[in-house]
Amino acid sequence: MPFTLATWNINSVRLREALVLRFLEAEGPDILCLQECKSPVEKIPREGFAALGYPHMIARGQKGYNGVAILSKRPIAEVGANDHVDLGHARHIAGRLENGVVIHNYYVPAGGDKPDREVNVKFGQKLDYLTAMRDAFHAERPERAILVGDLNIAPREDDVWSHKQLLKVVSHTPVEVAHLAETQEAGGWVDVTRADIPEGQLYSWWSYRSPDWDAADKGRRLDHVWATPDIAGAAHSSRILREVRGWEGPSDHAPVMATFDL
DNA sequence: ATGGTGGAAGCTCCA
Repeated sequence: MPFTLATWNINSVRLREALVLRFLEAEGPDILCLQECKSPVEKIPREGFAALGYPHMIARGQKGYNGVAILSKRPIAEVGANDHVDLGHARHIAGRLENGVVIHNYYVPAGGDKPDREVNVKFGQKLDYLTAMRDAFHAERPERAILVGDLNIAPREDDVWSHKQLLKVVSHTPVEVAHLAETQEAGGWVDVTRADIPEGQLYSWWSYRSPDWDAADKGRRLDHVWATPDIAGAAHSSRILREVRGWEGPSDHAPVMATFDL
């Protein structure tokens, strides 16, 4: 049975409950992975999602910050939640579908402003988080697995509006890109979005600080869909739903989708 | 070099 999966940094699931419902109605993915829910798990408005055909949810949350959730039409069993760097942040949850496929949903730390761990603790925490992810995949090589989320890094030159102007901007620095590549290699992860759409500029995030995000189009591809090689070939029809960034009261991220024939 | 916007919590932190 093929299934469609979406990942979306929602920037408050309670404030944007109506947007989530609109997206679920419009696109009907089998699985929606959310990041930055900014809500304790018990306050996530899951009744409305259930009423639209998403009765299954696994989530980790905390008050005000971070938070990840997986909404699903099909049963999904939680199989892990890694803190990775002992910050007490709700940044990861993993679930297993009945067909055995494991889905990892990640919200990697943004990393603060200055790309220097000597003066910016958060940047060091971001690099350490990626290193811990790498080590976890080295320790246990994932199989039949999908990894999605806001990884807060745009790895390729054509994943940002200006490679040259962003080389020293957190999210596109060489040291971050190298850390992300090590994490990807450790799991053997295939970048599904780029396997499907290998050429051209591709963004999933546009800053709120731009007066006209659409016209300026200074985007970055921070949100990713990866799969292990044993199932990556089953993926197709990747899309980034740029128009959702233009909905009223939007998140600064657009949903990223892919379909798997599994 | 700076400030631009937005969410949550609550007179500030985080993105």
